[in-house]
Amino acid sequence: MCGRFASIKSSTQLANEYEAVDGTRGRVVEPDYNIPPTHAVLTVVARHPRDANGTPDPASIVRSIRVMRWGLVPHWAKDPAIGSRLFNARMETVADKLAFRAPAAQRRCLIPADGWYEWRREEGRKRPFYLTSNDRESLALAGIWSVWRDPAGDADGPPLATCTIVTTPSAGEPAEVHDRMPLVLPRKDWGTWLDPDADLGVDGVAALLRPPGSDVLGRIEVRPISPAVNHVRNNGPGLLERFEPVSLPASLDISRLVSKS
DNA sequence: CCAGACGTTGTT
DNA sequence: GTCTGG
DNA sequence: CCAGACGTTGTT
DNA sequence: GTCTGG
Repeated sequence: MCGRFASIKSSTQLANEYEAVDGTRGRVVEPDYNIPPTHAVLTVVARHPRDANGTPDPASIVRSIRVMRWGLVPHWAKDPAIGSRLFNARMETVADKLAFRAPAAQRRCLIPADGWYEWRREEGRKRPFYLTSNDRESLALAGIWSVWRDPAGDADGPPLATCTIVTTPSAGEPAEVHDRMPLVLPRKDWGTWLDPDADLGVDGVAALLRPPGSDVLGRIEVRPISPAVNHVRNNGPGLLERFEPVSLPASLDISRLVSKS
């Protein structure tokens, strides 16, 4: 699963890391250690550039960093609020589901993350963990995206670009925390995933989707963190710090003395 | 044909 | 927009 | 994902 | 219990 993550690199840094141009057009996305669905994120896409008339040039492909809102709003949506529920797409079904099929076939993207958060259920409680790469590189999360125009708004206004993160069954270290995880793509797969000409239909998309291999899983570190991350208003590098809840010996455990009525 | 959904997670 | 269910 | 609301009438 | 907002 992936319902909260951290992205702390600038569009300039990401342009370098992903060999892309900075296409954010002046929209600044600040480093964010606690991104929930519906917030702005930096993404990577590869598209045919368009001329003044909007006609794409099939001869060239430009990879660029773009700002999108997390939570996919299909082009036919009447209300963009639907995006708050479409923030993940299952790898197993993304090529078939009505809301995701067209974006999966035509508009795939990467969503760079420095790490993501998971909550593990333990004895009826939830404990947060940060899952991050053990090197300096960001994790390239597989995503799909869409463009929405408000049918009640002006047709010339800027359309809303939105995205969703593809999930896969967990394996390796992440499986200790949760049974689903975002699909992290190794660098060698970025090109084929982003290829705008691979408009493949259901079978073609399915062929692009591989569960994470040991190359990816071996890079991921799992770290218990403070429940401060629970609240979206909390932000900053402190959220990433290792945190072990204090477990007192039973003789000193005051919780059993506190009234639970 | 029209109406209504279109999704994931987790929980029981 | 497109599919499913009635 | 988690936190917090979950409602109307009428008033400033 | 379930939905919305962040």
